[in-house]
Amino acid sequence: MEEIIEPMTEERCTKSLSSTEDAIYVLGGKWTLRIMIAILNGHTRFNDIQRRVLGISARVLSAELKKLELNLLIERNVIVDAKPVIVEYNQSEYSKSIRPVIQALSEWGLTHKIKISNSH
Amino acid sequence: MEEIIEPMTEERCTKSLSSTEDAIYVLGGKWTLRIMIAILNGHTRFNDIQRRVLGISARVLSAELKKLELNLLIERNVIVDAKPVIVEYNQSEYSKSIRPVIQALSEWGLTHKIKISNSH
DNA sequence: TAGAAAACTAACCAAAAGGATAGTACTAAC
DNA sequence: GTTAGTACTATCCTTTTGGTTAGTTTTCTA
Repeated sequence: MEEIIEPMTEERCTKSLSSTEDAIYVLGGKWTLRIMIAILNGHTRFNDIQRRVLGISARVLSAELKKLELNLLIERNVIVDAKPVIVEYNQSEYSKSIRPVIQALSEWGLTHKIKISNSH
Repeated sequence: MEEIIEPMTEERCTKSLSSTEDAIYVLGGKWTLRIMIAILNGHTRFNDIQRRVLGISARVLSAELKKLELNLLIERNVIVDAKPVIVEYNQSEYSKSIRPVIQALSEWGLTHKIKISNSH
């Protein structure tokens, strides 16, 4: 089955390019997707996430969580009633939209690992 | 039509995560995909690419091209017969494999731009 | 013969990202 | 009352990344 690939004109490409850059800007950091995946896996609290994402410092985690919240990918909820206040970082409904991106990256990353190890 | 989403076990997730990291490591830089897209658009020579990718310095372009070559995404061909030697950076057959990744990033980036601008 | 263009590389510096360590405010358990 | 846990923030320092400028070699063009 042949896939129909539309020709990439300069114009279509420029649009696609800037969108790609935006996506890379938001998702492309060293920690961003690791944190996202931890949260998607149900690890919602600060120290819990920090324990999951090996090697990350509190300082960096704090900054990343703020960035993810600004990008509407997570929601910060404070449970005031809890005796020591509990802060939860939950996935947003919108965060489901990055699933295909994670999927595509993950699939390519896997084949690439194989490709590179075969080439040596 | 409901999509069937398989549950993400910790184990499946860990595998997926490391692949995702690999992909981000290779493709996630500030310039990498911009250069790739320039080459995919038929700009194959050093100065040509530099003119296309606005803002990049020769030093950074040189380093990125080496990285892309190591990752088998481009091929460096020297045409010795040309009077001043011509160096061409061509897309490899393998580079076609990143199309779905660019596609996914580009689509998400576009919807995200809209999402963010609507939220303000 | 004096530019100019191609394809780089080297040296240096600035900015951004990230790591290490410590500290704060609160509470709960021992 | 001391220790430990939660959820951070602040300070400092190192590493990485990227930008600037200039220089090299070769050859074509005016």
